[in-house]
Amino acid sequence: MTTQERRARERADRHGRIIATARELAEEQGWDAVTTRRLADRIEYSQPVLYGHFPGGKDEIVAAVALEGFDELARTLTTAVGGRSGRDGVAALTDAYLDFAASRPAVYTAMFDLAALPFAADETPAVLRAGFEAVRAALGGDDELAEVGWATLHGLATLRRAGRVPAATETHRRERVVDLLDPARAR
Amino acid sequence: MTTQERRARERADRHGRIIATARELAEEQGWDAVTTRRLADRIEYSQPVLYGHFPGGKDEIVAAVALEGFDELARTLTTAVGGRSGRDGVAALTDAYLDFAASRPAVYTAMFDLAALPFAADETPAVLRAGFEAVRAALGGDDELAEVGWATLHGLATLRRAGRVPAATETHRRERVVDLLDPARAR
DNA sequence: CCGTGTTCCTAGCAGTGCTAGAAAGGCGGA
DNA sequence: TCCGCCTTTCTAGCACTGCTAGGAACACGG
Repeated sequence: MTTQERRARERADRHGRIIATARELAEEQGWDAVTTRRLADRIEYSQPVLYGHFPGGKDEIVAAVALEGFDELARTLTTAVGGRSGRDGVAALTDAYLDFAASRPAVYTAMFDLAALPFAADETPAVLRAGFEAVRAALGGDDELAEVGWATLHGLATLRRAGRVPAATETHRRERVVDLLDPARAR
Repeated sequence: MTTQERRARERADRHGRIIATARELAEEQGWDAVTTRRLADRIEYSQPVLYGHFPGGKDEIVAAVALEGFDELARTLTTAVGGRSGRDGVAALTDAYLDFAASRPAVYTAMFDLAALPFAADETPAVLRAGFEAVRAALGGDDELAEVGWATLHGLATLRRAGRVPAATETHRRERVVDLLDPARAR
C-alpha cells in the first residue's frame, strides 16, 4: 500500500514538473523552443514518459499550462478587484489584467493563441468561467458589457505584446479603457 | 529585351501565385497544412524555387499574405465607413471589421498571430498605417480612442474565432461596441 | 549550331512529434 | 533469500518539417 502511494505521489510530482518545465522553457525562450526532446531532457526522463502523462502529446501539455494560467488569472482578477465597484473596480480590473498578460507573455500566449480549450460551451471547465465571472462582476454584472470589456482588455494585451500600439502611451490608454467600461457611463 | 521582359513577368506571376496559393491552402485547411512541399507541389515547381522568391522562407511568405490582408482591410474599412461620421460611422466600421475577420480567418490569423510585422515603429509599411487611419477617422480622429477601439474590435474578432464568446449574441454585442466607441459618448 | 549562363531539380541535412518493441527495474509470494 | 512477473522506462526508428548544396538541364545570344 505504502509503496503504491509513494509511486502515485511521484507520478503526480512528475506530472506537475512537466507542466512547470514547459512553462519555464516557454517563458525563457518562447514556445518554439519547447520541444518534446528538450522537455524530456529537463525533467531527466525520455520522451515517451511525457506521453504516459499526456496521451494527447504536446498539445495537451500546452493546454495544461493554459489551464493553470486561467486559474491564476481568475484568482489575480478576483483579489485585485476585491470589493471595489464602479470606476475603482474597473480600474483595478484593467491594471490587473494587463499586468498579468505583460508579466507572463508565454503563458498568455498558451491561453489565447495555442490551446484550443472549449469555452462558451457546456463542457467549459470551471476555471475558465471563473475568470469571466471576475470580469463580469467588476463591470456591474452585465453579460454583454463583460464580453466586450474582456475583448478590449484581451485586444490591448495582444496588441501591446506584438508592439502594435506604442508602449509610451500605455498609462493614458488604460485610463481611457476605464472611462469606456465604467458601468455608470456604459449604459 | 522582349524575352527578358517576358521572364520578368513570368517571375512576377509566379511570385503572386505563391502568395495566393499559400493563402488558399491556409483558408482551406489551416496554416498547419501550409508546408513548403505542398506549396511547391501546387505551384508545380520544386521547393527551392520558393526560396528564390522569398529568401526568408516560409515566414516571409506568411508575412506577404499578412501584408496583402492589411491592404484589403484598409480598403474595406475605408469604403465601408465612406463619408459617415458619428454613430453611423462607428457602426459601419464595426460591421466591416468583424465581417472581414470572420470571412478570412486564415488571413486574419496571418496578420495578427503569425507574421511579425513592424508596427508602431518608424519602418512601419504604409499599408499598416492606412488601416489604423481608417479606424481613427471613423472614431473622430482621436488617437487613443482609435487604439482602444481597434483593440476592442481585434479582441472581439479573436474571441469569436476561438469560440470564446457565443455566436448567438453577436448582433447585440456589436451594438454594444458601437455604443461604447461612439465618439460623442466616449468623451 | 554551339558554348555560356541562368534556371531548376534531386538529394540530403538536422530537427520535429510521436510510437513500437525491447530492456530494466521493483514487486509480492514462497 | 530467491524467483518470476508485471510495471516502468528507454532505445531506435518512423514520417514529417524547413531549408540548402550541388549538379543537371535548359534556353539564350552570337
